[in-house]
Amino acid sequence: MESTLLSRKDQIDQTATALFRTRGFAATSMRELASALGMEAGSIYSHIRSKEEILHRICFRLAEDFFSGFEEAAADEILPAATRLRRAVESHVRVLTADVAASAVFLHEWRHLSEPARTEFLALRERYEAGFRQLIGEGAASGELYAPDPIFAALTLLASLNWLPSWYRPGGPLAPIDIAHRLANQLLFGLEVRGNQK
Amino acid sequence: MESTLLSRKDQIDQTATALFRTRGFAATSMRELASALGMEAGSIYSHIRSKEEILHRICFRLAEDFFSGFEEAAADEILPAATRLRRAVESHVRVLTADVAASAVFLHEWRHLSEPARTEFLALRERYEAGFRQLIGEGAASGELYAPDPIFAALTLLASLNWLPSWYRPGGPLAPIDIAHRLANQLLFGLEVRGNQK
DNA sequence: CCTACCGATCGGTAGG
DNA sequence: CCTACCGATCGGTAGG
Repeated sequence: MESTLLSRKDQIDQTATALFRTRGFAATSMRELASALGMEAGSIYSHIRSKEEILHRICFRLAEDFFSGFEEAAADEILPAATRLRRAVESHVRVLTADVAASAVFLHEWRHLSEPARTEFLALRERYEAGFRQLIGEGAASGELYAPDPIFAALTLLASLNWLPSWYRPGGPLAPIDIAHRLANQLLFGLEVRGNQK
Repeated sequence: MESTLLSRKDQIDQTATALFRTRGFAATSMRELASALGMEAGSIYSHIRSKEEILHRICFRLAEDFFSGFEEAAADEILPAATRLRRAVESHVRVLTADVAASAVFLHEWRHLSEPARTEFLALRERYEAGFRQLIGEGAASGELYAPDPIFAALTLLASLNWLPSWYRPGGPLAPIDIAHRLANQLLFGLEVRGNQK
């Protein structure tokens, strides 16, 4: 019945992720989590230190996934900026779709982190967004992309991508890579220079 | 000192909106809310029936604002679909910027509504999104817009718009109407048919 | 609008 | 991993 592939701690993280996503961190009680795991509330604490520790692990694991994906996609500076941007978009979608529940928690529940974790998290996110701004700015400077306001463009681009966990369902008609391509196309057709564009 | 323009009930709603936005509905206690209003927790209940009633009012008021704005923008069927879509986008941005705190609550805290309000709310949101899909679909059918997948396009468009409360600050360098135009342009340049587009 | 309070539930711990 | 429990806090009410 139960998957024995996951350690008890990983089971806790995974079950908590699903609950945090659907009910929110604050509204999820340790009793609920325990019940979903088939154990008593007190027993969870032999595997974790606190409720917030679970949230911390989810948020920072995702941050790491986004970062390493971006590095791989955008590091090769020989490639044109537009190509690197497209690869970065695809990486972002890949991370999102690989674990939509964790992604939703990452996107919405981080504010329940207490200091200093919260500030640290926001700094990471800011650095990540700066990577996208940088790529768009480079593309605009080289004339590959049409982006009169790279800050604005980066904001809109990431916004479109980050809405994905609210509608994507694994096993739907579109595979993650298809979604990535469609999103990249839809977003970049609005950025890429074409003949009659000013 | 205090604004006497607002009824006590409206003050409660407004203060609650700000708290629900920054701390989340579940994590905001009635004691916190009372304290922010300069009163005791029990006293709030002479103006409202329950904590959830406040959330309900915020969410459904915004839904109404979005709907009436959309009607006004998109009802005139003589206008081309692309024009109506642009007007609908501008209306959406106007509602968002008119009260970013309430918009953020509308976008993220509705899931704390209990049934049947929750289902009712989701039905309203679905109908609203369908209006955008409809416009995009019409524009695609008439050849005004390039949108091979109107569902996908509508999702991405609203996603980009709905990220606004997370970065918009009233009194910034861009006026709401400027933001509306920029967003509409950035999004529609990716949709509008141009010469060399397939 | 306050004081005083209700039962319920919270995150977390001790001791086994 | 459970039982039994801690102090704190929750949303909400009664009575004035």
